Amino acid sequence: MPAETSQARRFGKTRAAQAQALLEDYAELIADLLACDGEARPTDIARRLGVSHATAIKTIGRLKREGLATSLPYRGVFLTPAGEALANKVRTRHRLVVAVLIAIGVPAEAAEQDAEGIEHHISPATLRAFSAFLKQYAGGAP
Amino acid sequence: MPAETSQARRFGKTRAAQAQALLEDYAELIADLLACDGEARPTDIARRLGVSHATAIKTIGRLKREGLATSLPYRGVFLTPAGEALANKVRTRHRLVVAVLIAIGVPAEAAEQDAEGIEHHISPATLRAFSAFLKQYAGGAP
DNA sequence: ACCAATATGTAGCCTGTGCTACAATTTGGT
DNA sequence: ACCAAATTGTAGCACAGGCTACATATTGGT
Ligand SMILES: [Mn+2]
Ligand SMILES: [Mn+2]
Ligand SMILES: [Mn+2]
Ligand SMILES: [Mn+2]
Repeated sequence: MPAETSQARRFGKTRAAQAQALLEDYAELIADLLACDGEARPTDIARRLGVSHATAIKTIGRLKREGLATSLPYRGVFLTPAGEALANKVRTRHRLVVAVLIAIGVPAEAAEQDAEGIEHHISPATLRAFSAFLKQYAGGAP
Repeated sequence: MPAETSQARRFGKTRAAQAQALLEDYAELIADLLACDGEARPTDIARRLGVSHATAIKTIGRLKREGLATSLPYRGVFLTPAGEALANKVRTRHRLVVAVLIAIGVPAEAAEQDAEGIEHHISPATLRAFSAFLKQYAGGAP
């Protein structure tokens, strides 16, 4: 009942965002693989993420538990509608973050690298501001 | 021996950054408490972070293992020179991230919130770009 | 058709980061 | 000086997300 300090509230939200991060990256990656290759195999997911296939399979299990993905034994992974919606949101946001970083003057490779972590900590308000900033920037120097 | 894909390298670096994040937040917070209150007690650290005191004490143990902090039984926590250096780096970076977000048009409260997560994924190249962007921005609209 | 290579899945381990419950110590008010 | 409250510390649990080792299934080349 004593007011949670605003700092504690912020840290709590940051922890919550972090807990979502891995699911977001998996959803985005699975959607990419499905679009590019027509299938998303655990081994490919693992190689792209730089983790062992056992780790990937375990996390795919979490995606399934949370209703984001489906798969049958020895078949590839697919996204549920919720998973696809998440992937779309995440892909859009990822690209916007990269674009804003580059617009600010961050070198492309650093922008790609840092966006991979930053993207998970962008609130809706920040997303709107990024979008508006990009439009203004593109309009100001065409 | 086969080239690690660039995507895998990025994800790996993001994981490494995440593993550092908690230490950075603790160092920053302990330095703040020491500066403000003259002491950094586990209970205060816990309350500011919004976690139980047991959790805070365990993480303080990790800071000590990694040479960032010291403490004696039933006394407050102090930073080693390495811990102070980290705290300074993190505080500067945190403020810069907030300033850049606000300059871009992010509302202040969202900027404070999102910076808490974003700050841990800012590479040196991005830090330089942020700094340059802020100078240009401040210079362009004084 | 078969066998080897590949892919998938399982088991079990570790660490980090949360928690609650309980124990021990210190502190402060009377 | 003493007792109660606050603080600190410990024990033990859960879960996420890494790993290796091993088991099982599928695939493809001969
Ligand atoms: Mn990411
Ligand atoms: Mn991404
Ligand atoms: Mn932070
Ligand atoms: Mn911070």
